[in-house]
Amino acid sequence: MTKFAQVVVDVPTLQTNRPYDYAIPAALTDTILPGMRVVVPFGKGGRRVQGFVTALTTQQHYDGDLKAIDTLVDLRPALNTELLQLSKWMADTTYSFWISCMQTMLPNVMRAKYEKAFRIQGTIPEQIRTEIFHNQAELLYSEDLSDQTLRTLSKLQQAGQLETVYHVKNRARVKTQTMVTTVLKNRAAFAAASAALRKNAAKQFELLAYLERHPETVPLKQAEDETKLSRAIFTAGAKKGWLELSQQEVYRDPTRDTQIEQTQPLQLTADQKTAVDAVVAASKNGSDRTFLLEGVTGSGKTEVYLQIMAAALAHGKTALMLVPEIALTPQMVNRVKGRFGDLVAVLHSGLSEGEKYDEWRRIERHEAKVVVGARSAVFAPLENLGVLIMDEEHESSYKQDESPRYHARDVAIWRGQYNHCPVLLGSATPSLESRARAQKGVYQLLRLPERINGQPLPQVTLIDMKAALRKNKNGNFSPQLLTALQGRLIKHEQSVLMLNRRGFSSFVMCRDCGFVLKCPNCDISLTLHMDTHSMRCHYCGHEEPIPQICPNCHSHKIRYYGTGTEKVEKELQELLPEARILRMDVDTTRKKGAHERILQQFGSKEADILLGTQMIAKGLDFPDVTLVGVINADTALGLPDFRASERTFQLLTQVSGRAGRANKEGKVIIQTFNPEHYAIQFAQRQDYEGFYRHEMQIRHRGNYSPYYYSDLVQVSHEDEGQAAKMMFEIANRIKPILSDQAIILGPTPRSIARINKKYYYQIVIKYKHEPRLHAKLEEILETTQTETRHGFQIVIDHEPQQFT
DNA sequence: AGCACGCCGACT
DNA sequence: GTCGGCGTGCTC
Repeated sequence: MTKFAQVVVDVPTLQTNRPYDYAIPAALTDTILPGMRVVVPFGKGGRRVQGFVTALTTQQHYDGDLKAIDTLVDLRPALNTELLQLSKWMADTTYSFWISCMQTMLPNVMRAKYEKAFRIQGTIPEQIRTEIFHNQAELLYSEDLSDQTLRTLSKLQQAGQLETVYHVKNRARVKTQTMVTTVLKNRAAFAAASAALRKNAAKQFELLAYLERHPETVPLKQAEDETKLSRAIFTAGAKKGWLELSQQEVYRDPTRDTQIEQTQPLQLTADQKTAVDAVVAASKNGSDRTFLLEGVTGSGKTEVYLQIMAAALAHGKTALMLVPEIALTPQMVNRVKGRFGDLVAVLHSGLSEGEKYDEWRRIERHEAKVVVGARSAVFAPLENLGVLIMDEEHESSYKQDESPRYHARDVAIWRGQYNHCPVLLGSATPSLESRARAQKGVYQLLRLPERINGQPLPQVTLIDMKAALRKNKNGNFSPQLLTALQGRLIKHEQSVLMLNRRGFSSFVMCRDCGFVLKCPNCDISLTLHMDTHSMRCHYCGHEEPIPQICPNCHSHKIRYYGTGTEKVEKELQELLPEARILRMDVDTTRKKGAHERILQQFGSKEADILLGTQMIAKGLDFPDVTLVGVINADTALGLPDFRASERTFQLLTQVSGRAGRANKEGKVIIQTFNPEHYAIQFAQRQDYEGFYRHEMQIRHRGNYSPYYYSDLVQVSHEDEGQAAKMMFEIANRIKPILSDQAIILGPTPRSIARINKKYYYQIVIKYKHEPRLHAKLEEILETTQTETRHGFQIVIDHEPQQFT
């Protein structure tokens, strides 16, 4: 006999970050289940909030009177057992609120909205009733009610003439469609119906004729279109009992109108087959192994994914595939839908809230067996998972950069263990963390070293921009790149140009020798701080003046580095007036669908050159691109981030892979100020393994990931001194519990020390094994609660993507 | 988060 | 003398 429910309420604070006991009204005892959303009274004054039932018990834990659950929001649990458990684990490992974790697992529309209102109880003065309440029974509370009005209302409330009521609004709406079903069953029935009509009822005769021809249930909209009859005629028909009008649920399907061609599995190469077999075997055996598929660009990773998923479906399981948001192009989606048709649900940011909700419900009702989506799709309510796949596993966007700061890779591995199914991480350029785990045997390494079409990897030429700039002071284009572009124009072949925008203007580089100012202690580039007119290291806090002369070659051309796409487009148009250029960056893709439209235009050869930022490096596949140019390879290298080399290598390798995908040979030209930098050298040779070995040595020397874990603790406050002081106090509390193997960096101010009038200070704890650290950090969060009331904000980020 | 309780300055 | 400021504690 379950009588009590434990409920986690929608109040994201540390003090309320635990289940509360509630009594279950008799009417709900049979239907209530863990994972359901409920509305409960919480706190004084009868305030209503939404909550999640986390457990049902026969005994109450709380020693006192319990309140009872108001209403059930769901008929079936919003979170199944797996997701409920996962949410708890996530809250613990990411230092975030349980309720926030549960909310992020669900479509946005399932998040409750709250309203507070004043309701008239007794008799109130006529003037107030008309002027304030506008003759309504309730007045919605809002910030813009005047102080005077509030005072009046408060007085009435105390006198018992008003009460405050709370509304918990569920925004999740199911879209419905009116359907027409013919009731009349046979010729005789139709004849009888016609006979009863007056001779001049022309429209109704038409309706009867239509119904006789169409006994099947059709949408009213369609019937109206086909008959050209008005809705009134159908309503009349329903009244006479000829037909029935009913409401049917419909899904908002974003790809409803696009025709997707069915595709067949492709013949696999020997390497692909080995990879497919390994993962499929694990899936069948219920093994939760993690595999790392390292496949060069164009090696057919996607086909491997598709066939593994097909095998999972064939065994009655479901499959989840994660793709970075920018790679989730219609091309990609259509490829999966082409193979699995209606069994596919897609979840990404381009969908409307309603569409996301519908896709989610299709999964939850087991109508979709394959899910493709970006980061948050890792929470898709698929049951009986047979495999989880994560494409481009190195992408930093898999880690959410706001609370809850989860990494989709960790979540995927957790779900693999829960479901006893394998996880497949795929990339041409795996993250060092994953590749190192494969080295140690934690993951199983699978490799696709060759391109599927047998084409060699494109030839990559490095252009030293220091030399080019000596000839042409301000140009962004070397003569070599320009000549190559002209060549493509003549041959009517397409080119892709990438402008690397990352790290725009935040570091200082010498235009003559490529020298970048580095921290003497940390081997990390110094960041320009315009507020203090200084160069600073974000790791150790080292500070020095902005250089006027290059310390390396004594040139005066040492300055901020960075260029915008618009400027480059203009320059290119002047250099190549006959070229048709398409620009793709945050500005031109802001509107919904703009991204797709630009790619579609380029695909249908409406332009010769596609000029864009990082977003063009991912997943686009245009057979006629024979030239890829990188205008500035270096910008990311200047970032104060130990992953700068890794990111640069990954980006260059990926963009290079865009050239020569079909049977035409591709060429890549990379312009750089640092042609001898190892990241660029290895990218030129497309040598991931070489890069991996070299970078691992550097990480080892610097005590960075994957040799060390890192936790970031950040404090912010309006007063810089207060923020710094608190950060030092916290650091001093952590130090005693750490072993001498751990390293604390900082406290240092953040690169943009002041954001929204707040100052940020942080420390980074690097460690291999500190069993007491997690509990200590939780304790710090708890004990600093009173401080958060005084304008402090404390953030803990396990394995941050950037330390900046 | 948001509400109530509780203790100190400017008003009827 | 009271109204109301916001600092503090609690919510099953």
